[in-house]
Amino acid sequence: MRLTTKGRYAVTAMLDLAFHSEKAPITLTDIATRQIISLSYLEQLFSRLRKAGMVTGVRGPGGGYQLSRTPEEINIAEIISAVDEQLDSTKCGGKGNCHNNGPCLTHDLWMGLSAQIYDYLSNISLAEILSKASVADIAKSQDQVLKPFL
Amino acid sequence: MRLTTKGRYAVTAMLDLAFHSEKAPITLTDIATRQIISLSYLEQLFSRLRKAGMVTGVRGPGGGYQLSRTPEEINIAEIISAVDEQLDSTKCGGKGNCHNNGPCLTHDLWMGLSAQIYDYLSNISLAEILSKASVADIAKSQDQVLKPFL
DNA sequence: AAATAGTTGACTATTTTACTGGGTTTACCT
DNA sequence: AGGTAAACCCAGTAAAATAGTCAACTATTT
Repeated sequence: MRLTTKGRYAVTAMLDLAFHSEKAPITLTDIATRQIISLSYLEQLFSRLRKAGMVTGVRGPGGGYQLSRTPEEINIAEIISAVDEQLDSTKCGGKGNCHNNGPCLTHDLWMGLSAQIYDYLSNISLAEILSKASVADIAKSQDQVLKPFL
Repeated sequence: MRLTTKGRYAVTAMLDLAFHSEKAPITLTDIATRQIISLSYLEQLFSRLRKAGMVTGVRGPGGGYQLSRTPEEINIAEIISAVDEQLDSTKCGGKGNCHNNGPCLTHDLWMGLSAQIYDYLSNISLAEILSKASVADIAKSQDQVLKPFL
């Protein structure tokens, strides 16, 4: 489990999607405009999210993306690990022989630590974050940005 | 708060130090050999750890590094943030005006999330990790590697 | 048929990571 | 005093990850 800006972009985009796509699909262009993320970068991220089965793409006019599951059933950890390809962060790839045929300190340590963070984040759903009033307010205010173009 | 391999290197090195430097200072060369991290990279990391007041350098023969505080008083979060220079991960630098003069979704969201992870990691001390038998065992077995050279 | 929007892949620039190699300074030891 | 072991400091660099661009293509709706 790594925490980088890439994962943050993905979580932000998924939140935006969760907030807006209840009825109709939402285009990446809309998300790109609202969250100020490059469209093509979003495409990359959503390609991974789609393969991970978290979003569904709808082609053609009126198309866009929708969540494949309810916001309650999507947690932060899986979003992050969907976009962060994890090169096995241990030299041995988890075999435990990376250090002169013995396990390295990293194993019991970082692996466990990262597992706990994963555990922590996997217990936070998109719905939970959206339910915070302040987040909903921000999302609502961001809608104003697109209004002039509609 | 970011979680990258850089932070993992730092935590691993600090654990090694905590385990070995109770009496005499430990050289970076020793840590580099045991943990298989490049010496010069360790120097970079320890330069930051020293500036953060977590380790003390002792020059000259017989010198090396020691923890400035007890392992109980050093937590994982501060190690990671000492080496991970945090470019403010929000475009506005925390001013909350990054998104058309309104706060971006990232603010309440990722900032809070990352604060919670920090909180979590700041409650785990070096001593706590070392107290786990498995970690101590690994550290002990790694000592064998250096023996032939002594 | 035309327009919309996802899909794919190759390609580029920037930044961060990880490492190399050179030096200087400090302290200990013979 | 001179040698040596170590921290300390810096400039550079190779590899990787991040972030973004571009262009061609496919599917769908109107």
